[in-house]
Amino acid sequence: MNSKNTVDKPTNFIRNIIDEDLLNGKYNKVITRFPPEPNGYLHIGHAKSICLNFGTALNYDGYCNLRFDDTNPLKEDIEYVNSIKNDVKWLGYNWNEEIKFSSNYFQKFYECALELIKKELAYVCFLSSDETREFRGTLKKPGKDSPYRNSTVQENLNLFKKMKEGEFKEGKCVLRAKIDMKSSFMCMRDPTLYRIRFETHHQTEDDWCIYPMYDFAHCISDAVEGVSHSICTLEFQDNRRIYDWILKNLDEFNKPDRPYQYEFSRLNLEYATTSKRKLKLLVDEKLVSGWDDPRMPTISGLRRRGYTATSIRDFSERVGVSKVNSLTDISILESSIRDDLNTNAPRTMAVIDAVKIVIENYPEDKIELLKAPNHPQNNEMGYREIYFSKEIYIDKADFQEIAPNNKFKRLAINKEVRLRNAYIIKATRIEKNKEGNIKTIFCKYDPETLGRNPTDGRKVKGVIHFVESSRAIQAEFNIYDRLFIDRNPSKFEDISSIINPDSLIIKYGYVEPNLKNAEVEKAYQFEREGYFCRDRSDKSLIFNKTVGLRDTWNQ
RNA sequence: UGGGAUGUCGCCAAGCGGUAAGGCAACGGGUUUUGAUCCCGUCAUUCGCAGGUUCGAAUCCUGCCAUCCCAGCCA
Repeated sequence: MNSKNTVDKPTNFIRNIIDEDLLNGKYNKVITRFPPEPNGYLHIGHAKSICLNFGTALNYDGYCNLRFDDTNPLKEDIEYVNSIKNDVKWLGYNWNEEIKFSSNYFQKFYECALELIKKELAYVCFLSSDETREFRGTLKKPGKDSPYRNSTVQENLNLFKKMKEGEFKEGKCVLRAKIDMKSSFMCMRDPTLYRIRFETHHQTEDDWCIYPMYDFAHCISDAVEGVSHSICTLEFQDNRRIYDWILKNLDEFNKPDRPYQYEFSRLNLEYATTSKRKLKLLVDEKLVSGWDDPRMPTISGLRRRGYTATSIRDFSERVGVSKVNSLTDISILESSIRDDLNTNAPRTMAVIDAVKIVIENYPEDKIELLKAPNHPQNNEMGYREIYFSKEIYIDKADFQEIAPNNKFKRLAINKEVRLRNAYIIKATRIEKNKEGNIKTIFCKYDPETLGRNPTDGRKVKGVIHFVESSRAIQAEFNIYDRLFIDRNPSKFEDISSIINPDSLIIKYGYVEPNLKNAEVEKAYQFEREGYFCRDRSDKSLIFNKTVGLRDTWNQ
């Protein structure tokens, strides 16, 4: 049986490896890194990786570097480095010392390339990219050696220096590792190490016109930073061979305590996409309002939607870490945010789809101030005052002329219901407009039922929420639903064809007056409706629905 | 017979030769001025399939099957 401490500490294959490495004395400190490429916004999948890398390091009393993997100036942008820094910080993690960039090590990479050339393990190749592809062979057929493969060390040294000096045009040549054109790992068939790009880089500007490839830069960056466990996703499993090959062939890094790469499966979320490319497409095609659209599974989108950093960290822990390709239920994410907000969000009342009630036996010009708890289970969250008068709003869904069955716990004609934090009322009659829609519901209230049940033993089961009409504040509500209609959008190339037309529905209703100056992104529970937070847009009062309350009432 | 990985409850996921943790979901029941929360209970005789080794197998061996990844001068 598990003892208590094995229950709160997550166990996964990476921790098992770390435990063993520490026990064997392979490392004396756990150092990880989170290495995003600044070519897009971070999403929930990255959040899992951040929690894994930062969380694990912290847990073992080590540290994690935030390192921008910026080796391709063509795709990268400073806008993204800023948003990424912001998102990581918001998630609650602090990087060790200053932020790292792969570009910090450009000189180092260059020297490593020189070392490989001198060891006859790298050469400058003038094959065009098409020719290179042909020479590479296929999955089942071995490749052929490049005619430039046997140039002398001196020739290669001169040529590579010329590449660096900008004497060759883009695409004219590349530096390649000399490994094995017959390898069953495609990435070992003399992979490209450096290519020429006359491009201004956001960090190094025009200092370089040759840029290292991921496979060359990543392992060296890890080694330079003293990373112990380099954790990445499954698609890099083959690349681990070149990671190991490079470090083995560089004298400075060929040591027992050099970094090793471990791969885990990336997060896939139901009805969402964690493809950077598709996310960017949604933004570029204006299928959503931006990277921070609350329907986006980006960290900034989730934040705007009302998700908290705590809930995202909790979610990461709940889904765990493994090597299995999976598609995670959205309900796991939802239960994480509900757990957090249930204990931390103050309650308030909002009527999202309003209908008016007139309480016939309530005095004409009277306005009462009633005391309402901000949290039913936590008195420390205090009380607020709410208004009550002859005219109030309730939600249309909380009234039906004739109760459909005896399980119906809402208002109907001749049926009593409790107004949350106020009195019991009974509907007497309704007034409809020309179109046949209900205009007003007339009720009678029982003045003896404020803060207590009827003394004659009547049992009133239903409770509905309301807002007093004269003090109510108008508000706009963004009701969100899943962005895609298919559970697994990754199966679709044309993502625009599976967009949920009802992913955003805008409603206009009323909130309690004390919400007039609600703080942006602060969570509230609108009782019986769900969790909401104020949107950052400065026009009027807009609330985003984070998630609904759990609903076990099946009609 | 290219290679690399993975298959444990509807969805995640522990388990590492001693007789299937946990979470989410679902389903019963109780409390409740939120059909919420909370509480209590139910939920894999079985681990992709078939053989084998063993006193004993999800764990070891063999063979199948299924799914994912790799042929960027992307990461």
